[in-house]
Amino acid sequence: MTERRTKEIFQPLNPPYVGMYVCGPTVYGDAHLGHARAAITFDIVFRYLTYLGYKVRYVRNITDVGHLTDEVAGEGEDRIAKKAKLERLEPMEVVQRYTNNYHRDMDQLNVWRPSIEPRASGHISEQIELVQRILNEGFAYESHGSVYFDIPRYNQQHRYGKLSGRNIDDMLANTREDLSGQQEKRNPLDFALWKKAQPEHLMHWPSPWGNGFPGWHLECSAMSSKYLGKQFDIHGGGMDLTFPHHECEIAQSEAGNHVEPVRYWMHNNLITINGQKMGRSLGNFINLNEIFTGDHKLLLHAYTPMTVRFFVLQAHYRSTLDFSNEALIAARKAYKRLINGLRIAKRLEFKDTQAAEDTQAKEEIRKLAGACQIAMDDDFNTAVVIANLFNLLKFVNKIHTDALASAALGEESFQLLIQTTVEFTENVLGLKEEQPDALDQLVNALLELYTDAKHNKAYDKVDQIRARLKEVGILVKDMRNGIEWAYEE
RNA sequence: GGUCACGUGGCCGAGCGGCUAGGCAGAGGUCUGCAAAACCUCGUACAGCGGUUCAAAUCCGCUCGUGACCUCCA
Repeated sequence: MTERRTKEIFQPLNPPYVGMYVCGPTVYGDAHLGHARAAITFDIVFRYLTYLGYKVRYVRNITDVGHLTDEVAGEGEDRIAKKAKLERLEPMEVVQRYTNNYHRDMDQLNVWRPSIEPRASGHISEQIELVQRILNEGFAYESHGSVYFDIPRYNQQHRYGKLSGRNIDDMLANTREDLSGQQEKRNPLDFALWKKAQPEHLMHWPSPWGNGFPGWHLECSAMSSKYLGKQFDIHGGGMDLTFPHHECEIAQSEAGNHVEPVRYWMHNNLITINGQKMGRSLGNFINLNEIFTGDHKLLLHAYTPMTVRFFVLQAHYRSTLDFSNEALIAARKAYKRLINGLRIAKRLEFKDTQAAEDTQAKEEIRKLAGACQIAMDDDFNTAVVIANLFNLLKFVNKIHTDALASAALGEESFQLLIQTTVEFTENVLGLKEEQPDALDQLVNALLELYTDAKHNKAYDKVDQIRARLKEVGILVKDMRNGIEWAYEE
């Protein structure tokens, strides 16, 4: 919980319903690794709460207006409009293109789509209403056709800065002198609720204060309260949004709705590249489609979406995660190991043979299965879940290679083993096989030939088939109890 | 300058007072026509210096180092 810097027991306002709002992308460019981390982090929250039986309404917005290139001076260009001019497109064309790309990338990462995905431009009237309410409460003022939030006024009754732990009195005292374009604001900390549209602006709407467009922070307050109520359970986003974006959201809601909007704030940490923050302004960001194709100067290889997902999940969401080829290569191998185990687990059947009961194994499986749940309950600790899954996998593999008889576990423990492995890997962590089923059938057909050749001791043929499959990333496995295949690592 | 994080074995990365994290890489072994996979065994890690405690990677203090936020970014 960001505001109190603590872990807290989750208690929904209206169980079994849960309302969750997460800040989505500003669609003026392709999604990068950072977007992936945020989306995956809250996908895990969405999945796990759903897994626990909650009825989750997950709202994640698309910012398609109002996000300026220079928020502090309030003078910047709208990001979407700038891109539209640059590419000679309609602003909504830009929005649609990058929204589509975002969906494409997130789908590949196996991120569930939210329940509602509202756009800022589709909720102008709600935003105008909210501005009006804040004005009526006296926490905002109109100036030259724009409306600004009055921070000093608000701070007399509330605490602006409580989420990010900032002392606003200090900030007010340390006002910067050198900012231009501040004349409209009474105080540099005041932020825009509604901006007057300059003649060159492409996107604008009529309002009681003239033609203009909403401030960036406004959309989240307006849309979250519309779909989740004035107070809701979880609000998520990247750590970099804590201040000022989420701070402003709190202020807007408290000023306009008289209620603290969010019960639990959750912020995911950022991805670093060689120890440095990744960001557009630093020019070191990597787009997801570049990762998937390997087309980037920092990349030694292409990495699949599931490799990226696994990489993200191996660290706790509140830790920084450093990107490197070494780390991605390690994640790729680990993912393949896990997914090969998953394939086996899904096909494994209980065999009721004569076998001495292995109480130690039973006990360990029981513990590990429980530990998966406990780890998720403890602030979504996916890293620990993965560690437990690898330990469970050892049993799956032992049964598979007949090093352990399934009967020795008893049906109940066996089912617990399989069920935990499959459910947590697929449903909770959202890791899946990346190869389509058709592949399975094709390879099996080839393996029949392989088996025949082997019976005939035609080893040159055998080697040839194996080499051919290896070329396409399929590994043939000759085992004591049969022949099968796995993805090559 | 202000605020706040973090420094874990060759690498990534959990843990946050006592109980094996896990993965990758590496070494040895079992199995095997070969090769791989799988399984078993192996690393005496917690920036440094003090302190608290029966017990500290885990709490406190100092030092050093890295990073983030304070301006748009997930």
